[in-house]
Amino acid sequence: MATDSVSPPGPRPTLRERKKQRTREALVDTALRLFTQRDFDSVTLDELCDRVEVSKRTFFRTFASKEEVAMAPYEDMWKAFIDELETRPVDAKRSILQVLQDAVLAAMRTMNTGDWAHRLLSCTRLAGRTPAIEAHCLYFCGVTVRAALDVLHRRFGLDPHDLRPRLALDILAAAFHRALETWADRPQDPTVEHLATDTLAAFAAIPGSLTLTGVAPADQGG
Amino acid sequence: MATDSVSPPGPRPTLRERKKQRTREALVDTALRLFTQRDFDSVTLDELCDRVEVSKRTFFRTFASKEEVAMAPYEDMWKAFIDELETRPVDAKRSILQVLQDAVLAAMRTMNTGDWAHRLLSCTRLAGRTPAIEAHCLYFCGVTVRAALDVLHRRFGLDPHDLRPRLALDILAAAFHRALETWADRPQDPTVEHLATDTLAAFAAIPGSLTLTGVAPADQGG
DNA sequence: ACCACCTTGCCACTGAGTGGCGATTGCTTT
DNA sequence: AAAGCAATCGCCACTCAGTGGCAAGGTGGT
Repeated sequence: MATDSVSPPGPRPTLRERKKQRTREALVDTALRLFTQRDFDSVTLDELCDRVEVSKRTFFRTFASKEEVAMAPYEDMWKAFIDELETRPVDAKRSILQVLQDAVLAAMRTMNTGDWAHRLLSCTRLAGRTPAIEAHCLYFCGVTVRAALDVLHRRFGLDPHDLRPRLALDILAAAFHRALETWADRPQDPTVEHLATDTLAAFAAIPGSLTLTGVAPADQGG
Repeated sequence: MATDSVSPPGPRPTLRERKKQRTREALVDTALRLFTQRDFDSVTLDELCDRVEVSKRTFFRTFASKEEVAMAPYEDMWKAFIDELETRPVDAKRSILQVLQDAVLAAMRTMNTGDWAHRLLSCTRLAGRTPAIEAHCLYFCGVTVRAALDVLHRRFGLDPHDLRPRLALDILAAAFHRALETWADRPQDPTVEHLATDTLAAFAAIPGSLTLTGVAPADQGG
């Protein structure tokens, strides 16, 4: 599933698939570079395809939309997250939310090939200033959450009508997005370990967010 | 702000604006009807504009996209929510999350003109089966959350670097979306009071979602 | 070496969204 | 009440994302 991570294991993919893979990576790399240098909207798909020397028809066989190529590193991580949730041993002692936290942390650490962190940084900043990309990103996250909910039901025997597992997933997504925001604001070179740190910090802030009260300054009360 | 709600107060809008308003409502009504009868994608804007007898140019002066006209009832409620958050008296005894809950409940009750509940039901179900609409909906919700965060900072004197208020807003959005889902599945005629009930139920499930544990059925552990 | 098939490239097409400009409509001032 | 003003509307032409069809080329198996 995680198209960029699992290269070492497996009986070596066929040549045809490796070619496809190289095209995909070239498209993502070039797209992120062009979209970052100029604007997302001002770069046409024709131009991107010219650079990579690929027809527009081929582009749409690899990605479903212009937005998707920009969010590929982000999507790859969510796919790895589903894999983790599916395969990770169950520990009945940990709460669902803790299990989810373990799975995201594990997922981001499987992405440690090449400069995934740099690409994720590019697409995070891109999403922050491009409505179309942000919308696509949130939609994809929603789809992933529904897939994860299925896994939770299957592996942890939960009531399908219970709102709590779904809320836990929504809270996970929210915390991770806050972590991405914090991480993308760091001035240093992006690393997976910093992202892990920021993710833990965001999770740690969750309980307090339910009980937090305001301080009601000199502002009039109505 | 809430384009559909505040009709009674105000010194009667100018005729020109009322005409504009009627065009807007005709577009929303017809769009929801057509999108529900057939598919969102199979209804072209040209067709919609023909029905309402409005040029496509005018459509785009009223709505920013094809998706927006379908989500107008939903967006109107969020705009009313911002208004409530802005004007509601502050009660230092209640937590931020409780304040937010009060504001959504109040917002949906201001929408009690005409059959807003029916329109909201249509667009909720539409969003559930149309990726483009769901994406737009989530993006709009994100923009609203950022606007609400500004209000919280201004009125409740919170630290701009504190993650907790933002997380509280994300959790609010998640709970409300769960409530919408539950509400849209009800077989009866949609009412605002049922939506309020489902919203309270979703909020009540939040604390439990942080501590919930699985039951680890006969499923193997790895 | 040959065949079957997957993949690619090209072409033409639909439909969303934008900008310009002249015409119309509602508001205002004298 | 008439004229002047500004906002709005409708029409036209255009760009660009995304899709389907079909022929040509490369790939894997025999």
